[in-house]
Amino acid sequence: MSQGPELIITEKDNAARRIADILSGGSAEADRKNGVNVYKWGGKRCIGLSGHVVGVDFPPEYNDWRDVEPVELIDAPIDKHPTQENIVSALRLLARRAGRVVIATDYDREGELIGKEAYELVREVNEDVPVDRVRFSSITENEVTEAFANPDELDFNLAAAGETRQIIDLVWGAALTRYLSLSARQLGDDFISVGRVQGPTLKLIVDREREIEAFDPEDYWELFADLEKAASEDADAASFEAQYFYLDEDGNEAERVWDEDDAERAYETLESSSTADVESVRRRTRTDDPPAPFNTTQFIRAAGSLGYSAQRAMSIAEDLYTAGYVTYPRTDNTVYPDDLEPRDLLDAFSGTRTFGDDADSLLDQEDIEPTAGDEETTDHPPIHPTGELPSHSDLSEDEWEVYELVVRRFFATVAESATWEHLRVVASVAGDDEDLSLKANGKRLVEPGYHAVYPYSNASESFVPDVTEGEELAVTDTSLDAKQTQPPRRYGQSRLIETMESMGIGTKATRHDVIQKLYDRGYIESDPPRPTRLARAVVEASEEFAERIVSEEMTAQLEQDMQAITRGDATLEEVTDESREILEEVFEGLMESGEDVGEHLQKSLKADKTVGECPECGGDLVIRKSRRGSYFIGCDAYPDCTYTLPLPSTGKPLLLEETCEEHGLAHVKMLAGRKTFVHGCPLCKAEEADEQEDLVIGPCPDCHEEHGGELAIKRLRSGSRLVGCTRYPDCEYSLPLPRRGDIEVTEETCEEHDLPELRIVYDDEDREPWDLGCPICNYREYQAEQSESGSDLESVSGIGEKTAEKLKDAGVENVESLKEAEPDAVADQVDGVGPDTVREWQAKAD
DNA sequence: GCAAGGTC
Repeated sequence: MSQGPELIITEKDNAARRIADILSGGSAEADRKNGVNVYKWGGKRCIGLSGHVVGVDFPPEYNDWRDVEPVELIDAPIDKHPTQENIVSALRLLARRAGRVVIATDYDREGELIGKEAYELVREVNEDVPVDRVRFSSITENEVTEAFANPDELDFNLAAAGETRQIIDLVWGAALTRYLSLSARQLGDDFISVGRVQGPTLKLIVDREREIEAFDPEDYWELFADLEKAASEDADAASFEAQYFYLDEDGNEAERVWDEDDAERAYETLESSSTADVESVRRRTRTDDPPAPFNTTQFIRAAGSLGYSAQRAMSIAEDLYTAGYVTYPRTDNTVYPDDLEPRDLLDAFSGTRTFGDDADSLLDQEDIEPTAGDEETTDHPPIHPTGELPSHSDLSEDEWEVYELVVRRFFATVAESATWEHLRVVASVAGDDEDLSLKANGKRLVEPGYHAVYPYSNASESFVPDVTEGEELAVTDTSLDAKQTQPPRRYGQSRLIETMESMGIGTKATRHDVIQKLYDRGYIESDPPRPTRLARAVVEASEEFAERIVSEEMTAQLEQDMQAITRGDATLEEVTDESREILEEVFEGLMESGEDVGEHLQKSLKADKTVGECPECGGDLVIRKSRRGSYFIGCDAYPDCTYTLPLPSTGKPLLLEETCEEHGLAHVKMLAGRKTFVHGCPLCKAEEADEQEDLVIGPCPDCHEEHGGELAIKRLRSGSRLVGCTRYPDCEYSLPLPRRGDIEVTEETCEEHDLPELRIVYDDEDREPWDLGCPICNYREYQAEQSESGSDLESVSGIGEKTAEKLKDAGVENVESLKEAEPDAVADQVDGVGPDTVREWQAKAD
């Protein structure tokens, strides 16, 4: 037996650091090996992986999509190879000398598989070192020491269950994705994908859209009356709104009147009445329990109601976690671990500016019993603050807002229930044949309980005065509202994630990514997401030939099979063989269908980008992308027809259902995050620009002296407006102007530039005009602001927060330096970015 | 270049 150091392997660096800290009593020191952190103390080493450091894939000879028939992938061999070379070689180096290995990956199925992957890497270089497995569900002193005192063995069955999932997902996903892409001749970046999780998620969205389209609205009416309680010695007059109701055939209360004549008859009675008698008053006290601790899904939902997309919420949570302010953000658990001491954690907030008062009031409670949700898992604790507090200046505004949400959610889970007093009043109005009933429901928060520390949940009250049975109220106003039943609402991102969770598809760590993937593939657009024609075609084709790939049943079945493998009642081979046979049958059906699937997909792809009829040749006008990466509208008959229309330079075009009455072309919306706007009919925009004469306002600072150039307010055919030189294109001097509002030239002049000051006036009368001033001075101020706020990289469409960070790391600080950068050099330094992408950004930035 | 699952 070798006497080398003990090697502890965790799933991530963060866990490695904290476990080393606990086991060493704080004496562990970090050392870098191969660019990977290794924590060292006594005879021990601890290294963190980065999730899976090996991946499954087909051998390289299957890489060419055209050379390999998709059906061949079903029985193709599958290799496992390192995907994180530096971590793998650091691990090998340490494992060679180790005298004992302890696998301390996360306590869930995927953690067991990651542990087994580490085990296999260890075995490659060290045949007989003993390998143990420890399991703990939160990294606390108690749990970790306990786990290391009682080591267990790796569960190879559980790991095999995970591998089974990897194989089935790869085979089905790759074979069907390639088949659909090839049949639709979509082989570039715009391939057509399907998979066990994205399939059912997309079908969810498409099915909802189908319901909305099939929806037949129905008319109904509702009646309301304002009732007033007369003033008395102790109180002023008080009025409140009551709604008409009746008992339907089943004896249930109903408010909607489905027949117009009935509604009008009832309204006549109501309108002609000046008083109503209180028939009954009912008071009830209701307790409103505080919410359960945050798991990932509920966190995303709460952040969603603050306006954060699922993707953004997770990215912020990730940052807060890495900085040490909140616990691990990917968890299913809604039950705090036993060793979480609410008082200790509250103490950490006591005395702080933002949270001190609330923490103290919670600490004043006699006993503190945190709430618990339905899910108790072994993966990680629910998301809560760690007790290490950031100061305001450590965080961006968004980060602070999300941090405060997590803190306050923790506060809410240890706070008391709220108490509401409900007051229900029924009054009647006398009619000729029959009396009408009116009801009002009042709600008063008597004990705010957790609402005092958690302002995110609805605590609004509705007022109904204290009335008594038999009291007479005045009818001061009445209304008859004609309404229509509404179609079901589209799924928002957080509803989608909640629904995926309830269907059992995806995981806490992937559901938000899946939604992002659907956007990236061109399957959904806008927010809440709407499916494209392509998405419908993909779902339709799948429903017909590969129903499993769009059904949640595939996951349910896989889950059962994995449980059988875990129990030892089935094997990886049995389950994957059976799955491959089913996929063979799917392919038989697809082959028989001939070209139909491909044609349908191609038609839908084209429909997604067809704007309307070409005014010159009658062909189809479609959205195209120029070589420089900008979008424009061109004729499908190109090169026979060269008709084009420009589009704005910011954002990605989305065609709306609405069409232009004059030209019959679809209206265009430009999607650009917060800068999204409706462009409208592209032909109208072009014509408006053609009709409007340039308005000269003064000398061009670049070329007036030499060539007599002058500045003019111009409208471009793409819809944008600018102040530019009349000698364009010989002189390219230009200043941007806002897209919206009428531009007024005022009497005031800027002496420095000899230009009039401009004012922007809006159609919306409530909106104050904007005194933009001299266009040159204004642009200078704008640029100064941009450079002060740090980076403006994210203003280029296609560059998100993460990419901007990576660019800055590569020395590209702002748009100016991006424009001057060498595309190949940037591409070399930034992961996942090619030179063409850089050129595309440069073109857009211009 | 395909999936889904880890993690950054």
